[in-house]
Amino acid sequence: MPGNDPVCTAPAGGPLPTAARGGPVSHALARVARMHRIAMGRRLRDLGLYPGQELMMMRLWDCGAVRQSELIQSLGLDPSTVTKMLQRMEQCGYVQRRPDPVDRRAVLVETTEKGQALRLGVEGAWSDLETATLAGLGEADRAELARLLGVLAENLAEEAGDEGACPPPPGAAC
Amino acid sequence: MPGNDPVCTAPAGGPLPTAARGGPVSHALARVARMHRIAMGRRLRDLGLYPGQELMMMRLWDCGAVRQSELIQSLGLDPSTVTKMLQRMEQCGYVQRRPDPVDRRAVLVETTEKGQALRLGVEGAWSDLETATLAGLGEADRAELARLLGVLAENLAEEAGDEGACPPPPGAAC
DNA sequence: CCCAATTAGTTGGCCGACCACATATTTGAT
DNA sequence: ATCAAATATGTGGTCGGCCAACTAATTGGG
Repeated sequence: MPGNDPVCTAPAGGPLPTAARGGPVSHALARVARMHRIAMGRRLRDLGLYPGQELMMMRLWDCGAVRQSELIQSLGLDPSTVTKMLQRMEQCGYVQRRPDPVDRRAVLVETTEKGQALRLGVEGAWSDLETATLAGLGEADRAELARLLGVLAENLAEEAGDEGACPPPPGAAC
Repeated sequence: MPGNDPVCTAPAGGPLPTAARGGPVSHALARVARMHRIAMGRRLRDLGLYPGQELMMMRLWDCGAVRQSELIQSLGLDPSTVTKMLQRMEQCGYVQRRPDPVDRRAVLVETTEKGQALRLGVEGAWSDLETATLAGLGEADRAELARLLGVLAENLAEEAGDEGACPPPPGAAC
């Protein structure tokens, strides 16, 4: 019966708990993603944003005034997450919300000037992190990595009710 | 005033906000990681765990009684995160905490029987998700992906105070 | 021997993110 | 026209995760 050797099963103090035996790639993926998020968080903090908010801003920069439901769908987030995030961002003066005149349920969201002012900083941070992340990889490796991540995304999308990307909505307002 | 083209700036309904132009790989990485975490979350919920707790349990399964500071370092988490997570897990009966007799500051943590009972389920979920994630990839592709993720991990590690993996502590209790 | 510096853990606060549930509005089928 | 279903949003609660500030115990000089 496997399970507990008195001598540690892991090779030698490596970062591989039992987990790694059943899913080394999953483990590495989670680790890398976490470090990536932290690194992005550092850059964003200097700009006055919290991780996650930069994606929201990018969507708003691209689309102008958008319905909240549009944001929910395009970011693939929970409605309540978006509501609360926007409430905070509004209080910080980055976005502005007003009722949609043609659908009294909906709320239209757009950036303020203060929000627009973040754009260069965020795009810089984003590409800066990309550079740092991919250091030492040639074009071929980068393309391969992108391809492989694409495969994982497809696999995981069909696994759980996806959203957040694939469906190119025909008459999208954006 | 820039910001709102009537025609969307993005190619064609694709999931690429402005972000993707400055960091396509970063974007894909974040997306994949998020879906992966959600997929893992689903599996864990059926077992009675929340995402993140499974890593804690794996460490405890591997190491027996451990100091809390050991967990903090090996998981690369904030001390307060670990404290609160362990408090909840203790209340759920998965782990047990007691003061370290040789260092009255420290706390020793170990799994309970109820915690041990989760092991098979967690390992199954973990490898099940690994399989689903890597569907359609051959051995070569998987190895390549692991290699590339390893490079990213190194890049991101030196970028921000790392922890969580690399240093093989000589006299590790584990 | 004693007091400063380090280390271990805790608490409170905040944010992203989820779920379950509640509310208003719009749409659709009868 | 009416009333049920679908849609759009908000509330409350819980968790993982971070930071900042705090307490308690151990270690190291002087």
